[in-house]
Amino acid sequence: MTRQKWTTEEQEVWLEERKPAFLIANQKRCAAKSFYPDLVKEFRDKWPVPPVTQAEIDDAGSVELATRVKRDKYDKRTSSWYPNNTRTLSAHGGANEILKIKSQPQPRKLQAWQAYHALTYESKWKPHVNKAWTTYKEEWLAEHPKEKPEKTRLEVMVEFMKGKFNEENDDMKKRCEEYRNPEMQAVLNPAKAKPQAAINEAFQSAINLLPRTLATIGESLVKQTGWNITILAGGPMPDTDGTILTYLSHSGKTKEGDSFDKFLGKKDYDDHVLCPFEKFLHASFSMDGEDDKEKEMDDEEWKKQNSESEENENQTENVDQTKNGNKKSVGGLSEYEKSKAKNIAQLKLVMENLNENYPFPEDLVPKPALKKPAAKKEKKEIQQPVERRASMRNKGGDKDRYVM
DNA sequence: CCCTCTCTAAGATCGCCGTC
DNA sequence: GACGGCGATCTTAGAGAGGG
Repeated sequence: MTRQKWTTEEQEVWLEERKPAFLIANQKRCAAKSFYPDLVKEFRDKWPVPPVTQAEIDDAGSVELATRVKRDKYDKRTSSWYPNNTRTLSAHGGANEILKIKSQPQPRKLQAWQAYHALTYESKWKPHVNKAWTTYKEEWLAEHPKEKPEKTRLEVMVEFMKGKFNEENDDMKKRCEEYRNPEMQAVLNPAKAKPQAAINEAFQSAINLLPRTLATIGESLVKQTGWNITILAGGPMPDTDGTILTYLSHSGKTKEGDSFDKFLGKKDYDDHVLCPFEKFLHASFSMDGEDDKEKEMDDEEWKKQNSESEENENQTENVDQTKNGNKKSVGGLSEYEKSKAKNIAQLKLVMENLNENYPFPEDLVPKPALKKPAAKKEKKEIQQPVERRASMRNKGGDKDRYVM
């Protein structure tokens, strides 16, 4: 799974035995003086540097120089084995690693012959492939009456298509190369483009997974940052004729034990958080000239639907919002504001208002993003505050999660 | 000298289609 | 929805290079 090690097993054991000595020397910051010199010499005596090649001699200019260069290279490799094998932080756990959500795997780029297949199979080669397959089977049976054919239809087809692809002219090959680019596939081959229904189906099944996904994300972010997290999400449901639905997920509480919605109180919460967001959604998704489709979905209905979907998934013990009884559905507003610009302006106003009424605690007001290294200076600046912050972190792992 | 970033090879996976 | 063979493509994480 990883790149090949340069060491043999025996060498590794040998190096490993000397690790404690290295760690001690390294701690005293004298590995370069008191550890490496003897180490590389001993290693070299045990496993001599291979003789230089002609190419290396040519490169270096003389046999002596080449030998020396090669020896240094091997010595460096030996000594750097220690730093490379005693790190506590791997290259992937570095301080500047950002939080990320695992992205969906990229659909695989087609191979050239596969692109050719996509472009020509249905329209041109299918009957030929069938014929080739039949012929192959008949011939096989004539020679081996009782055995199963060695190749499957798939193999015969792939062989056939590869052959035809190789015989194609440059123009066709160029088209195939273009087709390999995923964005071009719908354009160059409308027959293969996904119908809207399939896209909607994919959307809907993703949306069905949203409540749990948001809860998991919120919980994970709380754990990783010590912050309180609120996620708003919403949009049309393909399943129910485009009804616009809103999901809210709150993680984290005030010192008094209030979650975000309790803290604001129902009225403020609705007026300042829910409604503006819903207006925003309507401005984003409602279509001009079309009647509103959104409906209120009541608590019971939502609970029912959601518990069904939850049963289908593998429950994990830590995400069971139903138990908390905090589920609510929030249907769309009944009056749809047609002017998008107006709504957005309103939303902005309300959000400013929100900020005024409920300002960030001073300590938590975000600092301007630290620019890239003016290295030394920056280090001094951030180190202490980060330590001090630790005491302010909300340590509880028992945060309730709400998905409404 | 310490830390971070890039490169790399191994291993996993996908995509091709018709049949059971 | 598993299967069949093939091999390019994607993912992973450690080795090694390189910056400060």
